[in-house]
Amino acid sequence: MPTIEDVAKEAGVSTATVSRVVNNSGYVSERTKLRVWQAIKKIGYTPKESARVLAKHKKMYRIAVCISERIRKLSQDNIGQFYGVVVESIRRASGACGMKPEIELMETVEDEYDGYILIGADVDLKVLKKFRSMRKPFVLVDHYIPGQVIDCIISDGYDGAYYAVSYLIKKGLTRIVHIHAPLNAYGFRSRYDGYLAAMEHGGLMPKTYEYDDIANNMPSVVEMMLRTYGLPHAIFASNDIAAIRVITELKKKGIRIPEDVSVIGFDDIAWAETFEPPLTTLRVFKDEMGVLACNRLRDLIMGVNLHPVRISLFTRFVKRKSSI
Amino acid sequence: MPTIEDVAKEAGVSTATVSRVVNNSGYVSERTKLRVWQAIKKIGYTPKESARVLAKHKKMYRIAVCISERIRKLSQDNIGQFYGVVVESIRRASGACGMKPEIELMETVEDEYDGYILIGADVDLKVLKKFRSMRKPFVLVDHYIPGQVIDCIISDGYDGAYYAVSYLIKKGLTRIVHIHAPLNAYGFRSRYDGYLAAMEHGGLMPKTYEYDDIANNMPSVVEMMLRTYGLPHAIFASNDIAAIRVITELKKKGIRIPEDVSVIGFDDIAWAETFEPPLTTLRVFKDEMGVLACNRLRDLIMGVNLHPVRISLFTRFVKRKSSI
DNA sequence: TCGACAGATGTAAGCGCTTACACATGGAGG
DNA sequence: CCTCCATGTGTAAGCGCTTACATCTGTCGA
Repeated sequence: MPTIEDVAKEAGVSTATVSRVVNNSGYVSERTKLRVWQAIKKIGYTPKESARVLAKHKKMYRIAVCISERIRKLSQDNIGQFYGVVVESIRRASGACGMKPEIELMETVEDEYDGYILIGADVDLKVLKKFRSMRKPFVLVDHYIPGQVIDCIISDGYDGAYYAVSYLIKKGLTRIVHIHAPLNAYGFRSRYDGYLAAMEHGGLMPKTYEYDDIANNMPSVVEMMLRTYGLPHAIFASNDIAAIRVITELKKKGIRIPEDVSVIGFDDIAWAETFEPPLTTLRVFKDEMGVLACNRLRDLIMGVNLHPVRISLFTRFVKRKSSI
Repeated sequence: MPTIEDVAKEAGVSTATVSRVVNNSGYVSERTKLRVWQAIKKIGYTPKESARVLAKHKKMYRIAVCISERIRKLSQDNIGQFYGVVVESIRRASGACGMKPEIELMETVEDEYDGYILIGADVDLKVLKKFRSMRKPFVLVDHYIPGQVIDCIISDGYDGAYYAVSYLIKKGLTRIVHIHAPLNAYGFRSRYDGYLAAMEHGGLMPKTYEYDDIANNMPSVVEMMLRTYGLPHAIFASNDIAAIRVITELKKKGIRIPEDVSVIGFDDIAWAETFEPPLTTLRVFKDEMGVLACNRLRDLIMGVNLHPVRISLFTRFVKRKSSI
């Protein structure tokens, strides 16, 4: 593993000069540059990133962690359990990446940071345009806009949903309903698609109900389901909060979980385990999302301009008492 | 940004002791451990990864880059253009990750490396089982097995295919055929799905033809298409080699590209640009695949056990002369 | 009573790179 | 002919962390 010193020796110059050549900084004559590049090629030298970061670290990159006003508000409520964890994991991971995070609002954040992490589903084309025009690296967390070429970290809802629903089917259940949030958010859309695929694969009739206001809408959604579909064998909710609300409604009516109806959530928020009955759900690795976002942003900020990738975290099925 | 020294001062010990506590190595009394942890918490210290790596780097991790016998053979031929580039990029990127790569055959490689990169579609459940039982980190490159929770780097065929076909449709073409390789490889499957989705979205009838032997099969496939479907407006081939072979067949029959038929490939192999006519295609960032694979494997080898992710590289549409 | 030795801690030498600063060199301007 | 300054290059001091080695203490068996 050749070091800068080997290059220096090979080219007959000092390490400082090699460093200048590699970073294209300071004064170096063309002749020397050429010699150094030849030496580099000859012995196959690659600068070691860690040493570089360590030495260079005058500057700590400032990054903005942006959420929307809407989510900021929701954060006061339960949804915060999700985003709070993500933000916290970003805070922890960012240090190791040489970045200092500051929380900002997506709508008002200014072009003064070295990079941006955008969290959640409120990133639409308009917001995207704003960030693109800044010409600074950014990554989306927990959201993805189909057809758009952007770096993003998501938790794959499709696979998880497919797995969970297949699990229910394997247990012999056939009347499986999906209660879900509006599908404009990719996360929910992919869970929805996974549900559909599993039902189709099992030769079962899908049935879905959408709610728009998770806090107030659930009683009427459950009511509607009971009226138009009757009691299902199982309900797959598009997130834990919804699952919890559904169970609460069902219990009010004297329906037993899981004896009468199995309920499965999604996310595995902290509450899922302590809720009664403990919720069967799909664990989303929220803290790893933060880590991945930071790593990717670091690569983007420091690296030569990389082509965007979509990073999908797999989920894990967590069997608890709210389902068969 | 607190350093290990700050912690040492705060706890009234040496930096060595702090390091021992953090890494849980060597002898440290319980009393001291406690004091150090308190100090760490108090001043909010996070070890700096780069310094850590730099200092720790006695050992260079040995990794195996595995391809199958089949692909090894094909590599002599044109396919090699693809895998060759990937392997080369791994070779280049691995150094910076502190890893030394060795090429091996997937079927015969032994359990003596610190990590594995498996390249290509010949990774099936049997191969997977072998590598899982080794309990060493590994990542798949250019392949993904639906339903399996494995770290993998893929190039998203769906988006690219969707974009390309939509492009043709937008140009007013309606009779668009997809000629593709067997669909057991996820890469080809996703391109196929993207084609289907775009056709459906455009309200067009899809028509697909499968070949099984790219080297010899193409004349008969083209023959078959002409007989059963007639001359299409455009052909979307599932990779560049196939596109080139198709064009060659078509030319033999006096059909002009792109005047009579537009042809689009996938991969953007080196040949695509020099071929006559230069091939419109979707660029797969082969070299970035290697970089991503190395980075991820490094994280896996060094990090605390991380949950698997699927990393999909976006493709880029490259307009050349073989299509409208 | 005296090593011997395990346990606990400190000292300091790097890891590979950047960069402030010092030091040359060689015109241009006076 | 001397000064000044722009240009080119080297020297060496870190960046934050790990770890071999040195040091010191206390315990235990002979």
